Amino acid sequence: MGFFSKTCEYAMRAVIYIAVRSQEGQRTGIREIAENINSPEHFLAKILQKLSQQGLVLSIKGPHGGFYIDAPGLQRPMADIITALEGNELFTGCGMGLSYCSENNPCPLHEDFKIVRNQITSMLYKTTIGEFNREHLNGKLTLNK
Amino acid sequence: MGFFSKTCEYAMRAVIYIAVRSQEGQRTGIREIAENINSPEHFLAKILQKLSQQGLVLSIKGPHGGFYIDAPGLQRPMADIITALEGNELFTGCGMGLSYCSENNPCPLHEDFKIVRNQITSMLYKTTIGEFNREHLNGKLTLNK
DNA sequence: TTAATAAAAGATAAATTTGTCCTTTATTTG
DNA sequence: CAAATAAAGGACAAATTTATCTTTTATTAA
Ligand code: FES
Ligand code: FES
Repeated sequence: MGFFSKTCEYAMRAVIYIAVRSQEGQRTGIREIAENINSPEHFLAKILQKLSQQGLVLSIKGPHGGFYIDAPGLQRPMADIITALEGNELFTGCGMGLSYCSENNPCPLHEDFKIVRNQITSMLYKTTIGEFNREHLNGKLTLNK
Repeated sequence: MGFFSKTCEYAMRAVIYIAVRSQEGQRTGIREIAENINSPEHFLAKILQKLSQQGLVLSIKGPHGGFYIDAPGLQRPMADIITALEGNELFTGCGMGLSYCSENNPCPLHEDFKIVRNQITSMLYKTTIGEFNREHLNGKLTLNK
């Protein structure tokens, strides 16, 4: 059980990779992305299709086409990736699986869990898609192992 | 995508319910548990089977049998339930799905994620299986909706 | 305008998780 | 002992997630 689904994991890594390339003025194709984030190529294609439909990434077909993200897109929070793919259950749901999280009828973990959930939420809202660049990747950060 | 798997959600709710009943000096059967935590009975049976094999809950067959938890068991942390069912990936894994979480080659979320992960870990270690009782359930806490 | 390129889209398949059903084993009670 | 009870265990099925493969559409460039 990973923390996020594979779908979200690949999506976050891919979007950040596309963001880095976009800041270098480059579009990048599925093949290149999949290699650099170590994900199954065709599965990733499906994920990017969805993100593209939702406008989270932009794409152009044909030679020298590929995926990219424009300046406003780079300002968006990582949270948008999760929301686009799986809605906002992660940000609002009950930790013990009750049908809704409530102050009136909380589950036993509620008081602690809502703190955790808020921290996850703020982590994903404060981190922007475009805040990492090539220096980060060449320096210390990694997306592929 | 729930935060925990269904397996873990049902397991936590069931164990707490068994703990409450145990503190009342009662053993409780699958049927009763499933009804009170609102879970599929047979699926829950499988989960409790595993927890029983690992000694996290105790069980007795036959008339007036059922599941229960003894005094030392009630002192154990909720974390043990997760570990018993899915190992410790939740407590150690990388948020972006890298094969291991590392300070040397961190993923872009690492610095924030490790705080979140620590908070989850401490929530589940500080909360004990036996710290909720009938008054909690009759008062405010719920396990079944 | 043709060939090549690359994403979009659709179909299918494998793997995992979730859920159900049936049989066996252990225990209790009459 | 026989019957009833309840968990253990095994087999199976549905649903969802993850992964792969093929065809179509859009775009570029020769
Ligand atoms: S009710 Fe479970 S986290 Fe709020
Ligand atoms: S490397 Fe990703 S959370 Fe530590």
